[in-house]
Amino acid sequence: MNVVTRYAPSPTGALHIGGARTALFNWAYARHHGGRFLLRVEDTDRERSTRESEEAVLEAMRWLGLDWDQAPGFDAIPRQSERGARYQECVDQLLASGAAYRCSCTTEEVEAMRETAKREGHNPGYNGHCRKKNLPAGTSQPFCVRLKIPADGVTHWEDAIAGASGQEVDQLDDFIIARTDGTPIYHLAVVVDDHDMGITLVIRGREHMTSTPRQLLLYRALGFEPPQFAHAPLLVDAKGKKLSKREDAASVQYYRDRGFTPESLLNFIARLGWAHGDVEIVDAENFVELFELKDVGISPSQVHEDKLLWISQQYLKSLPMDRLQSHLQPFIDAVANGNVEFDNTLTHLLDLLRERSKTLVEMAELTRFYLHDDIEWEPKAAQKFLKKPILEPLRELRVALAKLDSWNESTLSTPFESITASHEIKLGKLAQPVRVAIVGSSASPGIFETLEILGQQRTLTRMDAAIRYIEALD
RNA sequence: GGUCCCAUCGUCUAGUGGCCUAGGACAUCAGGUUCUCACCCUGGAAACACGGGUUCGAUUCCCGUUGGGACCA
Repeated sequence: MNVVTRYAPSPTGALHIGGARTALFNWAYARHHGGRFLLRVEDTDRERSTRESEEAVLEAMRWLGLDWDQAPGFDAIPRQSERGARYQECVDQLLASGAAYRCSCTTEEVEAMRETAKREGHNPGYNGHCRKKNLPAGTSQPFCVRLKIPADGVTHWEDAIAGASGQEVDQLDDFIIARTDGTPIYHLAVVVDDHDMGITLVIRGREHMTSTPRQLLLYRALGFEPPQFAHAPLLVDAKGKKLSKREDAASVQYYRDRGFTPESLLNFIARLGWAHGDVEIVDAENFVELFELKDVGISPSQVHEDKLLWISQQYLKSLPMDRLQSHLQPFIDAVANGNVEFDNTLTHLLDLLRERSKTLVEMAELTRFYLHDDIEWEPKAAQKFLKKPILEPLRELRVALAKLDSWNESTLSTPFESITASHEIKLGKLAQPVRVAIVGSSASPGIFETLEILGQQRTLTRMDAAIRYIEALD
């Protein structure tokens, strides 16, 4: 059987990492098995669904590299809001076959039933009041449509992640499949869609597990063959609660803006609930190859950023330069206040910055001394290193550096060596003040490399400023 | 309230009825390297929630307790 999986977001906000992981698992499974990965937009909530959100979700998917296939028989990504007629057709079919019935009970009446059941110690739910009334199609009373829960309904399934699962049929009540206004309920839409799209495996979040029995009943009532189900453990926050869409801090967009590369975010979420021996670094291609449902765990995972930062650095260190540059572009442009071209010098700098940055934001920030001339010295660093005792060595160094005809790492080391020798100081004593003078900070790549990158003229200018500053100290 | 689910270091996890003195990674601590920062290297601390069973033997299987969660209302 050809594998077809899907991810079905509701466009009511950004794609958050729980959703991204669900998408990733479905995508990887399909790619692993040479099947298709489809997308469907669940925009039945007209109040909260927006085209902006839909585009944001798709954009996040593209950014992560999760490409989707065209659903056979559909000329675009299926949208539930455009499939009302098909759902109606299925509701009618269920009505006609006697698997469903019209119910005219009011909200108050249903609420009363629930209270009674509770008081009597039964499961609260609809008591089947209208089941035998056979309300006709043309009835003048407002009605909703309910599914008849069969006494022998099968609600058990073998979950590919959670194992044997199910619920006793007598725990279920005749639930609504179409509202009074005729709109279908979520479960009905999902079942019809997954069937029409030919889905063979549904990997979704554990929060959907309790609704699976109902959906199974719907499959049977409609005469559809159900897909395989796999419920992935929840992603939870630091408090152990399900990651909510409302939390901006959990969105893919948020991580992107923080300067994480798509490669690292993907690696991070892949390892949430999934493990393959000791594998920690796994790129998309690798993941596709390794991903199997049996390696997905069953207990919830907390999202902890520390590891993401480490993963991020691993990718920053190993990404091909052109990829790194294209990821970095918006961040470095922001630092430069304009469009930055990556020349050889800047590229060299970037290489030195790879292992000193955990995010693209950090990396971009570390290029500031090169991109701008009006750098500021960190007050603490200036206070600590730009002091009187170093004034003379700095002056001598400035003179020596000005005389250099050739400006590179190796030629630069000579003046440093002779001056530290004549003053009997260690290299660090001289390098740190110079570093502060030219970078503004007490941390940077190697001093000679940094000087080479900055260039002779800019170095001398900055040194002059530092020397004047020290001279002006009381 | 009802139904269902989960439980290994702080976090992500490996693992199995005896190979476990429970492995890896992140974070953390201590050293090393070093012109700073970082990278890197070495080492340390750190967990099978609890109580009963089953068994020659349980972290691994069963039951219960506790804790946490999801869904429905």
